[in-house]
Amino acid sequence: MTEPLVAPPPKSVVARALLILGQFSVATPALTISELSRSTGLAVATVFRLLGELEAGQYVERSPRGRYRLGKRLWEMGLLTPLHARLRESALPFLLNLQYKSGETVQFAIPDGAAALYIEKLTNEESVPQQSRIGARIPLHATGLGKAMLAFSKPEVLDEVLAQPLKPYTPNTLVDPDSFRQELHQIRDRGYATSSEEYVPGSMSIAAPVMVGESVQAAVALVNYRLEGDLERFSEPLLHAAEGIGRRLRDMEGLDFPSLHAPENGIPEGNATAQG
Amino acid sequence: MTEPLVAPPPKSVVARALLILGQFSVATPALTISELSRSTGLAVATVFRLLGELEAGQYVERSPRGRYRLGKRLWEMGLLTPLHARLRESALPFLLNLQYKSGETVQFAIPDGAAALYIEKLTNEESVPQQSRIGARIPLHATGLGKAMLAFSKPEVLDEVLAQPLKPYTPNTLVDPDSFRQELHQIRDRGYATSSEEYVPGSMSIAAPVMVGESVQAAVALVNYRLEGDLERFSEPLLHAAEGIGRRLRDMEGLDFPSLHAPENGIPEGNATAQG
DNA sequence: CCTTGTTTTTCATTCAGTGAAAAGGGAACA
DNA sequence: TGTTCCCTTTTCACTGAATGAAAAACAAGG
Repeated sequence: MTEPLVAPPPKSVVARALLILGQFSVATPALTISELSRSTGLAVATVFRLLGELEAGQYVERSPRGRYRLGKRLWEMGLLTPLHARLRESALPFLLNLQYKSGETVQFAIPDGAAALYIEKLTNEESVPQQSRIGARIPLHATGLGKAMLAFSKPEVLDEVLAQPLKPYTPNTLVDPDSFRQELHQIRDRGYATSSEEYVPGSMSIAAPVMVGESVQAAVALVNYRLEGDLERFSEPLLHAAEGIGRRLRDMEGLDFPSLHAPENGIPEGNATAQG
Repeated sequence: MTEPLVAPPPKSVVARALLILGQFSVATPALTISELSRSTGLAVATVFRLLGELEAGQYVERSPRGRYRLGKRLWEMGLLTPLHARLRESALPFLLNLQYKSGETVQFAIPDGAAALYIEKLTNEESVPQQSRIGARIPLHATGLGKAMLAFSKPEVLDEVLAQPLKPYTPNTLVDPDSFRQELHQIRDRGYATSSEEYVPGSMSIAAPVMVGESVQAAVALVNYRLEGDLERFSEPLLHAAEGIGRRLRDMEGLDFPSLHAPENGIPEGNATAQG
């Protein structure tokens, strides 16, 4: 039996178009028609036609060299996403303030299944480890951010993380479930987590959870890539920022979307029709 | 003759799916099936099915209340866009540094036809005029950012702007073509633009173009919303930031995408296949 | 010049997509 | 509690939008 080289392409046109978009990645942000045809298993003519439609809508664009890249439209749509409109926009002033006070790199992430998803990273260093790229997912057990979230998560999440052995990234990574649980206990007591070279050698961090009621919505971290200074001296402003972000998120809980310029009256909800 | 209430829906499935996605906007970031059906002119069953496919790919998600919103996937894709991966990522360290030095709000925009498109805005003020929302487009003649870009643009762009009367937004907006040209001349001499209450009452700015060779790629601005202090005292760091960003952009010109962690060798191009 | 790899166009075939209609919620109100 | 209204979800017979093979048109090397 000869296995096909790639999975058989989906039959639905929409799924095919999305499959094409899905081929673009950090590693391959610019692709040609024939590359796309090969990697999706779709006929070149099909890829050609679908790309034409996507291009008409600015979902893809052509680079100077004729390769296709994701287009402006997708960037604009990303801004309408709750991840941006709700989380990042609420958090940014606090993150900037924190960056300003500490001078350190500031990171902001949310829990996403058994991983942390980076939403924002503010650094004034021009070169910075690529691990913490915005949009990247990192394990919960090996960073300050992850531990801060995990410590305040529902037990199920911890169970899920501990269901598999804790993967060591550096000699400092916590791999023993018992001492890991103990660590989380300490974090709950102090209200913030710290880590030193547990994920990337040479970098250390301090992180605090962003809570809305009982649930962890996100976490904020300060990171230093040179093991310089004592990050714990910033614990107070860090907790303050996390607190402030939590408050803003709480204020717009239940709303389907952030009230755009907060008319200060009741709920601007009910019947937001598309055409007024 | 009874005109249809909405334009007849496109026949292509892909165009229909994109039409659905296109309904989401800043004003209406969360919609129901029936709202979408009405605003697109598509049958509810069609919208239902297409949303199902989009949801499977995380292009849309359901809010707690059952409305549809744009999904995580779109946010992630926005990050792969040249606007983010190339422009914002290059600029951010410089912008942050500038914010840090000045304490003022920092804006970053690119020319987009006869308008400026905001790419990034760094402010530590929690409430800020909604005009300068990231993703917003603003006219070129009424802001520091716009004038900085226009002053160094090709003459065609200026012609396009002057083809229509300069729309006044405040009493300070420049509306006379001749004095406007003169202003641009001054900006070229000084290397930066200033504006005071030309677009939004109560706010003033200073802005510098980001050049790559002869062409304006973007502009950086400092904005103050309270007419406090003298922004021109920051002209030196502002120009420095614009310069630095330009240098980085120049370094990756021609590349279809930013080299991810700059292997410092030649062009990492040629055959970036999707599957290694 | 020919070779090898692309992108684009064409067109007869067919199956994925369609939408009307009906069924299945669920919230508001009397 | 029953009634009304509007929403979502499912169904299904029909049909034209989508398909992909093949050929044409282009581009880059050698």
